[in-house]
Amino acid sequence: MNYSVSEENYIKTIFHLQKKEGTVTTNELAGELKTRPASVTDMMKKLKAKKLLHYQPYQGFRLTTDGSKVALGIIRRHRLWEYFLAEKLKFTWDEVHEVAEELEHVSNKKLIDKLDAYLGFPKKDPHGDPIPDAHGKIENGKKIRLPEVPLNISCLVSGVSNQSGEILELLKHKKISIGTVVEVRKRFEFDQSLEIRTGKQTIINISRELAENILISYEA
Amino acid sequence: MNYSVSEENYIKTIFHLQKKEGTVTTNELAGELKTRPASVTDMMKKLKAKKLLHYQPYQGFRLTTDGSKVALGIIRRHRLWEYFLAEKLKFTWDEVHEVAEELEHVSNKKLIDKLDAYLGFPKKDPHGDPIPDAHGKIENGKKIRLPEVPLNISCLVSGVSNQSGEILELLKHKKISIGTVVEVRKRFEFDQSLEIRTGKQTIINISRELAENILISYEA
DNA sequence: AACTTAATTTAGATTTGTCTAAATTATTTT
DNA sequence: AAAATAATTTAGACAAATCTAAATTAAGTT
Repeated sequence: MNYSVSEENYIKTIFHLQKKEGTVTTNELAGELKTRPASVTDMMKKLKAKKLLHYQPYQGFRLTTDGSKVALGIIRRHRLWEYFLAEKLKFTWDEVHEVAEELEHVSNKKLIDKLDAYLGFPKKDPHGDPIPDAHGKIENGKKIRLPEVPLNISCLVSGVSNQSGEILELLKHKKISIGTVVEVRKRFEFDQSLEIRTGKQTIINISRELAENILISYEA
Repeated sequence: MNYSVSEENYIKTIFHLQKKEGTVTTNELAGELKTRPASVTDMMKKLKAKKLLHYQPYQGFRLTTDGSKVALGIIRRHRLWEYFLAEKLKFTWDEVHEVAEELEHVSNKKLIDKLDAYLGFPKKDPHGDPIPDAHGKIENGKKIRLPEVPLNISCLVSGVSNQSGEILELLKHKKISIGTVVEVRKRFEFDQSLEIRTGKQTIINISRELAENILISYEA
């Protein structure tokens, strides 16, 4: 019932990776966790023995139902702490992820449920990602990416699909964050870059790479 | 500059033990940490190599100045989290210690300093123990133990010198906590037990063992 | 289908923190 | 002061998590 920091990091990362692809590969996971493929294989055997993982050698892996429950618990803790850090301790948007990576491994259930209540049962973390409730339930709220938004329509930034320090720094510089109203003005075929309006006035250019990572909720 | 959970637990425990005795022994530490003497010796070698400890084989050990600084950092984190848990999350007095034992190992300095500010720079934790400031400074406020208090003088409970679940449970049952006004009415020579008044009326008996662990600040 | 390349796994080593059992040193008792 | 006892350290082993290098399997190419 209790997992090491290392096990938790593997479980959490598999959960995020298998969203996109159905199944996760050894190299993918090694890349994401900055470790070696051989280390991944070792851990996969252990997680399989604990029935958190479906895994046959050379066939990739995905979490079992139990594994997903564990992952949702970790994600719940991570996102509640992010909310706390931003809302109460006044950390900025781009600082919370790193600190929450440490706090998420404190797995006292009473602590997390009381924290949740203290924060007023928030639905989303400061990056716009939904926070699972005490039973592991999580909202879906389908989002689309900025390149898919029609031209000249005002819409709302509701998330970022990549938590790296680099992207958060770039977004900060461009003054784009959760809740920013944006409008795509022009698409350049050559490099798929976009000219967009942010806020009321500012017109800026953003690369395809960045646009792909900006999530939009269609309203407004 | 960064220490493992295990190293931190040793450092913290040595700090607490060397308060009473000047120097700490292998067996004492093994008892406190629920580990074996051989494990203690191994760790002492490591901490000595890191210059946190004065240690010559068979001579006991005490923290260096650097070691004490590290210890005060850990104690600061522990007590700030205890304060947070009691004050904001409404944990009871006897629950906070155990949870803080986990949170104290998250050693992000910015996190702790912001938490401190958010809590309003509290001076004492919920057990009445002083909280070191960001520079490791800690208040002294000499306390005496209940058996040393003169008869028929009202005074204030300001701490407990033992954080075990057992003692906290007992104090809770007897309705004694930080801030409780008590007065020693009678001393029984036979077993050194005390008859005391708590609050305005209640007269109860407490054992020598318990009385030894109740700290009094002389005022009131 | 055979060959090449890429991905994955195995084998064996390393580090950290722990353990037991035996050896050593210190302390206490007679 | 010698003997007995207690405390401490050493030696050697083990589990967890990692690594490198070599072996194996899968996938892609001619």
